Amino acid sequence: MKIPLYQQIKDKIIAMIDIMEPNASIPSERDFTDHFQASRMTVRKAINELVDEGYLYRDANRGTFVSDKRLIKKNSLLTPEFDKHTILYFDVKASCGEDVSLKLNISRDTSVVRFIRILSKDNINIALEEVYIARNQLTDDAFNDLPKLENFNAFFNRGSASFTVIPMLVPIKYANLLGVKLETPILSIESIIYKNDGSPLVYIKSFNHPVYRLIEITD
Amino acid sequence: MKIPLYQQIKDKIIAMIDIMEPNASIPSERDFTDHFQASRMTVRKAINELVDEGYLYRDANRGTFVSDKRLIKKNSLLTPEFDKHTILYFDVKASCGEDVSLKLNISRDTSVVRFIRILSKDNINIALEEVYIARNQLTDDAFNDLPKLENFNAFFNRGSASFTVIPMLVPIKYANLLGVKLETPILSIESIIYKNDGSPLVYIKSFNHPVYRLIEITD
DNA sequence: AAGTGGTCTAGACCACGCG
DNA sequence: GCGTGGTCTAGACCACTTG
Repeated sequence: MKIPLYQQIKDKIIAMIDIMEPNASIPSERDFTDHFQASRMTVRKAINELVDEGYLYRDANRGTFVSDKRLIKKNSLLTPEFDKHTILYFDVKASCGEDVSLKLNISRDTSVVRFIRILSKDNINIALEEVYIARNQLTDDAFNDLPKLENFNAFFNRGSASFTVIPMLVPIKYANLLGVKLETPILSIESIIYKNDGSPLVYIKSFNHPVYRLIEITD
Repeated sequence: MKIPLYQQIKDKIIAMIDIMEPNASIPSERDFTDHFQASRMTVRKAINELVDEGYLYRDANRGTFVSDKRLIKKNSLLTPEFDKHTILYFDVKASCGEDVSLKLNISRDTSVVRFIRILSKDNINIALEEVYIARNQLTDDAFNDLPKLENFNAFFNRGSASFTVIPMLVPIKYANLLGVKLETPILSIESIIYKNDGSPLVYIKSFNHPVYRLIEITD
């Protein structure tokens, strides 16, 4: 398991700037070239990735600086913050509903794995997720590991995800689970994880606590 | 106005893949090296950016392929789609409310430019925006140009933006403007545009039509 | 064996900001 | 005039997939 040089440099720079003040300047690329005994292009690759991720920012002709921590990029749609998930249902259906058939681009008589789970944090239920995956997209091993899988972004490693945010009143059947009154406005999020070839792989419909499940994106 | 070689190559590749089928393979980096008379690192830079933007995907050791058009990355929070904006109010207040003071990290007695505008598309009002900027952050030229400015991402060119999505019932005062009934659940979006040094520059609070203003993100 | 993307080097020239 | 980041070159070796 060889770790590329630029990745090692990234890790060292992250550790270095972690104890620096925002807007402090970091050494120049040429200084790093000496310090890390690497070529300038390799140092640049490390720094460029940190700039893309929001850890650093550049001012052309002036230097490279430490970002305010608030500006580090995040996407809470992609990586919801929870510390426990509880599965309410897990089943394999011989057919699927029309919405699932459309979202996963499969026929109604395709076998589909479905489960419903609660995401919680600090013992507060923050979201309820309905997850659908066509059975034939899963190896037997993946199928067996599914209930243990916390984050479906594993599927997203070699693909993309799209999200649509929809305002609605809390569904009656989920009001109690989310601990909110009837008629409370909440966010529903429809997520589809696609493979690189464009075929949909996972369809997730979530219902989110209006206060404790904060949707925040920094870009 | 010199256009970098890698940017010219990007443009040519975009034009090339526009008429190709999804998942078709594009020429190898070494072929492009000959074709564009550029070094492999320059070709790679062009291709890497297109991969980051979702136009292409790579399979290590196999090749580079055209993405399904659905997978091209977008963020409708960053670039809302509208074709007209109408300003309802535009004023400069000698002081600001507590929420604005907190979001822009300024004292209550700082002079603030405020305006309220309607975004519409196809003659449908899709969102209402309240925009706040500290007066001292604007040059006189920028101040005068403000009403003409459609997209505040101009400010974001050298900075970052953060978004928080909040579910709520449509505010009574905006229900008519958005053309929705009272008690309709909608999305409110709080946006803050930061400068690179971490200081907040623009605060936008928007109220969005639940059907016509779709919040979609592909990542 | 041939071809691909992934990494890496050791240089180079440029435009621009700053003192 | 010096230092910075931005661009660019012409090579190199590697691990891996595929015919």
